[in-house]
Parts: sequence; C-alpha cells; structure tokens
Amino acid sequence: MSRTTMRDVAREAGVSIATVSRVVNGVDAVAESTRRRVLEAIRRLNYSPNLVAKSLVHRGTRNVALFVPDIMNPFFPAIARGVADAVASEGYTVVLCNTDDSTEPGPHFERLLRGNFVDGAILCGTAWDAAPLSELIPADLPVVVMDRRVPGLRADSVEIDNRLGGLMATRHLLDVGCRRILHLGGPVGVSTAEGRLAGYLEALCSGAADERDAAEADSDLITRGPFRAESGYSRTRAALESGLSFDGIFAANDLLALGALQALRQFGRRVPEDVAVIGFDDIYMAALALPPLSTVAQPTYRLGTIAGRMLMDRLDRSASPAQPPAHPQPEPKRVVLEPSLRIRESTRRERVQGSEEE
Amino acid sequence: MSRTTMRDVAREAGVSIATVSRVVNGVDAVAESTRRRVLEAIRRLNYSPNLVAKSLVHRGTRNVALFVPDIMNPFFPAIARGVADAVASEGYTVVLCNTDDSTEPGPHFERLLRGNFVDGAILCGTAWDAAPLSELIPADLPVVVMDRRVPGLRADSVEIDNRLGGLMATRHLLDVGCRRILHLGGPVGVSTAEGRLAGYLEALCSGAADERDAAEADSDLITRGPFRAESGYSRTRAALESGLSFDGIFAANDLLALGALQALRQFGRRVPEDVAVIGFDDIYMAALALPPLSTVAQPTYRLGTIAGRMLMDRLDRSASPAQPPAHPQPEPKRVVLEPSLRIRESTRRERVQGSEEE
DNA sequence: GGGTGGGCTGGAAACGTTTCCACCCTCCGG
DNA sequence: CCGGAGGGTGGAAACGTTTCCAGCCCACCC
Repeated sequence: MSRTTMRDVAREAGVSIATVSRVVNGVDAVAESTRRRVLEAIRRLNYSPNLVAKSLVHRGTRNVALFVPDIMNPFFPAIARGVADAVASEGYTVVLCNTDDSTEPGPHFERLLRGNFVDGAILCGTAWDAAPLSELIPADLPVVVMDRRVPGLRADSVEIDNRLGGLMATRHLLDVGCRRILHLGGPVGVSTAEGRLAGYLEALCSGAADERDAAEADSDLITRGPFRAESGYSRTRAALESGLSFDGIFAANDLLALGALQALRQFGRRVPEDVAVIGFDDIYMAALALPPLSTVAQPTYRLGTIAGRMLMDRLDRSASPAQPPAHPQPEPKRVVLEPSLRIRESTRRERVQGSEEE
Repeated sequence: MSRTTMRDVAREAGVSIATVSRVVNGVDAVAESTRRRVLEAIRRLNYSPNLVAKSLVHRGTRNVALFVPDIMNPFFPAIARGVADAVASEGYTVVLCNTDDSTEPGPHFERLLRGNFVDGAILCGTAWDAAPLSELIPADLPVVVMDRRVPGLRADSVEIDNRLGGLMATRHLLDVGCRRILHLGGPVGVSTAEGRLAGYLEALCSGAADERDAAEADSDLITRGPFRAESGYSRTRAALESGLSFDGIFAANDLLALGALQALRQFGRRVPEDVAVIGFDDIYMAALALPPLSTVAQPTYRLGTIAGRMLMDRLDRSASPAQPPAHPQPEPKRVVLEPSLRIRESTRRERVQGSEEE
C-alpha cells in the first residue's frame, strides 16, 4: 500500500538512510561502489523521493500560485502559459486558482499562501483590496501583481501602460476620420479600465486643440460595464436603438469589441465604413473575427513570463544565504510595458476628410 | 524569519501541542476554557497550520494535477475550469501542466505524480503511450484520462463519441446538399481525429446506399495534420489552388475550420453558398466567426467537471477505511458523452433538394 | 469509601526527508 | 611509529503536524 521509502532502499542496499539521501541528491562524497549499490536498489524498488517530506525540511515546495479571475476568459491562458514557462525553467510548477472576480481572497488563497503550499504567488486581474491582502500574505512570501494594480500593496508588479493604449486607440480612430467615438469601458474602479478611459479622454481633448475638426467628447458616448462580449453587444445595441450617433467604437477590451461587431452587423452597419471599431488586448480570436479586429496589443505571454521571472528573482534572493546589509526586502519593482497598435480591417478606411457620414 | 508554529501557540496558550492540534481541527473534546485560550493565542500570533507537515502525516496533499497540451489552445481552458470547479468543492486545487504534445511524460510528470505532491491526476489530450505511463504511475494514484484515449491504460476515462460526432457533421453537410466534402482531419494516430474521420467515412458510405444522389468518398478529399488554424488555412488553400472541387468542408476541429474560412474568403468562395463549413468542439469563437461557424459541440466544461468528479470518487474510495471484499480497485469506468450539432450560418442554405428532415 | 468511568490533557511516536556531528578507516609525512 | 588529515559512513536531531496511549482528576454509583 504505502510507497517505497528511503528506509526501504537503505535496507535493500545495506547502507544507512543518510547515504541513500546523499546518493539521491548527489551531495557529499560517496564511494563509487556504494553509489552503484544504492542506485541498483533504487531501480529494483522503483523508488522515488517524497517531495512533501523534502519540502518540510527545506521549507519550500517548488510551487507558485497563480490567481486569475477566470481561465476561460481568453485573455488569461496566454498569461498562465507565460508564467508556467518562466517558472518551469527553475523547476517550479503552477497551482491555478480562479477567483471569479470575488471581492475577497477566498479560502483557497488562505490555504495555499498561508499553508506553505506555495513559495510565491502571482495575482492577476484580482479585484482585492490591499488591506486584507497584506494582512493575509505572510511576510516571507513574495507576491507579484499583474494586469490590474493593487494600490498600497507592497509587491512587485507588471502591467502595461493602459492610458497610453487608450490614447493610441483613440488617436487611431481620429486618424481614420472618426469624430464621434463610442467608448465601451470596463468596470468602474478597475485600474485597467480607468487607464484606458483616461487615454481616450486625453486623445479627444488634445485632438480638439489641434488643426483637425473637433472630435466630440460627449459623456453620452461613454459607457461602463463588465469586460464581457455580451455586455459589448447589449451596450452597442442600446446605443444604436437610442439613436445615438457615432462613427467609431473604442472598446476597452476585445470581448467587448466582438460583442459590438455582432450588434453592428445585426443593425446593418458596415465595419469599418460606417463605424470603425478597435479593441484592446489582441486576444487570439481578434484576428479571426470578421472583419479582423484592430486592437491595442498587449504582449500577454510576455507579461506572464516577466511576472514569472520577477517571482523567481525574489525566490532566489530570499533563498540566498547572505542578506544585503540593511533592507532584507529590496524595494518593490514595477515594470510597465508599452502596448502596440495592431491595425486590421475593422479600422481600415480611406482617409476621408469631411466626407459623408453615417 | 520562520513562521509561527503550533509549538509557539502551545507555549503562548500554556497547553501542549496536542491540545492545539485538537482545537485547530475540532476533533476530540477540549474544555471550553482551554479552547478559548488557544483560539486567542492563535489570533494573537496570527498562526495558520502548515499544510506540508499535515500532508506528510496524512499522506495526501489536497492537490490534483491536470495535464493539457497547451492551455493557450482555446479548447482547454473550459476543461481546466470544469476540473477546477469540480475538485474545489472537495477542497482540492489544481496543479496545471502544459505538455506541448510531447511524446513522453516529462520531468514534471514524474516530480508531481511520483513525489506525492498530488493525490490524483487528469490527463487530457496527451499523446503518451500506455506502457511508460503505467510504469510511471504509482499504483495507489488514481488517474483519469480524458479527450483522447490511451489504449491499454487501466484508468477511468471521459470522452465524447467522436465517431458519432463525425457522422453527425457529415450527415448534416449531406443534408444541406453537399456532395464533395473536404475533410480537414487531425493528426494520424490520435483517437479523436481517427474517430471523427471514421464518422465521416461512415456517413458517406451509408449515404451512398440510400436514395439521394451519391456523395463521393474520394481519398483526395481527406487531409490530415495538426489541430491548428494555420494548418486549416494552408490545407484549404492548397486544395483550392490544386483545383480540387468541393462544396463542403468538415474540419476535425474549430481551429481548422476557422483557418479554412479565412482561405475560402481569400479565394472569394462564399460560405455557405459555395462551400458549407462545419467544425468540431464549439469553442467560444466559433459563434463569433463570420459567418458564425456550425460545429459539433462538445460540452467541454462538463467534460471537465465529470473528470474531476470521477477523480474525487476514486479518492474518496481509497481514503475510506473498509475495502470492498475482493477488488481493492474497482473496474475502470468509462464515460462517453454524446456531442450535439450546433447549426449556425456557415451551413445554413436552402435545402436544394426536396428533403425535409430534422 | 473504594472502584469505575469519562472528560481533558500531555508525552511521544510516527510521517520521510536532510544534515550536523561523530566516528572509523587508511594513508601520508615526519 | 605516531599524529593528523580527510574520505566514507552511520546515528540522530530536526522540519511541523497528527494521533495513540496513558494518566490525571473528578463525579458518580454501589
């Protein structure tokens, strides 16, 4: 029933447990003849070491936790993969947890982080407050926050410049001649959504100042809601039904944009001729949509690998014997990546200046 | 540095370690006054139990491993989520591993399964042989195989009836009037791909027997390759360039079908008028494609929950004290789900002939 | 008033490793 | 011939829990 243990191997090979351990880990010197004997016994008994026991001694499982709102959301798999690849190179594996946009860290969180089951954690897109979080996270447990920010939490972070992304997207729409741009925004209070909206507003204001015909910043043109396709669909539909006029859509993520495309199609609006549409994220299916969706690309996979690497760095450091003089924990690092414009058919128009509209 | 342990709590509360353990786990009787004292000490010291140590004693971490080829492939996130939800209800968490279609279980596999780091495992879409697998998997470690089959491996399995799915898809194309159906098949030797092809062939043969004009089963119409969008694109393109004539495409998965749509569009073939297209899996973006893609739906999330539940059942059983008389391990279970047709625009045509059926 | 039994509690042995320490050789230099 | 160095090895104490077992105390019953 019980699996074979070091003690069994030791007995079989006629040596002590300590020696078996030395052979298995390749540390210290052990005579070649004994080594062979032990190896042979291991093979015969089909032994492999118990990592749980090992972890207990070493005070470190080689696991890291990754929290995402929902792995089914197409934005996260690439991140998960990036994290997994980055940490795998150091022998770590990923424990995945879906948080479902819960407002508080659940029992899973507590179990994993406080129970010493993981050596570190990556929080991606979680909507938790800094206060309960810093109380819950053990002091010696490195954490990396990505995507959304958690203001006040002392932890490394990786994100993209959402404001810049929003600016780029909106400028692009202005460049292709849009004058009334509907913004399908994300949830209120979420840092990514706020940043993108800020960029949108900034583009409109600075646009008004320069030589082109003033684009309108109309509060009717701004909607907020969850980052989901259905929400994009229903909000666009509502806009169309209400007779609101617009010739461009900047959606705060691709799912919203895809929903918008569906609504526009249903109402017979041509994209990009009648309405140009741009999304955010560059999820896989953006390129496959019809028309292929222009979008602000986030290097999701790379975001994941960077977060993974940051975590590995912390872990290396905390494992190292000599501590740097004063600060046991160096300052939190913050990495901000630049998004990039990926222009596809959904905004590909003749540059028309002051031509027919709607 | 070191986190607070039971010993600390015991000292603080002036009781023995054993008593603290009893309070924490709520077993045995402990006097209300001591209980309160211990609880108070726990709160003061901000203690939480070390799960690694607990696991060592109990011989069970509450973790299960999930192996998928690539979480970035849109087919798998829903499965992962299903598994996670199913096992979460029993307090288990999921350790995720990407196998990248490797031909052999890698070091991760060995580390996790043999190192007692997980109590069970789910193998999804892995292309490993039964022989090395059964050698590697500890006898007391329950495993569930899903999606692809691993012939010869003694383990529970969940899958859908791929042959039936292929049959349904092909029959549907025949029903809407297709006579020369291109099959974009999956890799040779993979059970899912083989099943779908078998269904395709079966539909064509039985179709030839009945009253409608004979549909042609032409070996030129059958291609095989990886389950990827690019492959669907290039194979369809090649078919179009070679002048092969066809009026329908049955793709062995949705990614292939999406690639095919792209190629058809590029060559100016209208879908569904010139070529009707049907895929397999019903991934999220199938509905968002243009035209929305008809497909054979697999209940992926449900597949995941079922696999998770099967694993939980095995774990409950192996944890239960009394063993049923003879067989310590009951026979492997096999669940086969039926796929269902999801008809969208990509095959919506006038019924050319007079056939009127469901 | 001496069992008897039950509620509470503590000691200590597990669980399967790693690693410190001590020991025994053998071999070498003086 | 002796001292010491150092390679090879084993014993045993950790790591932080659970749980068995034994013991204490007190109330209760004959």
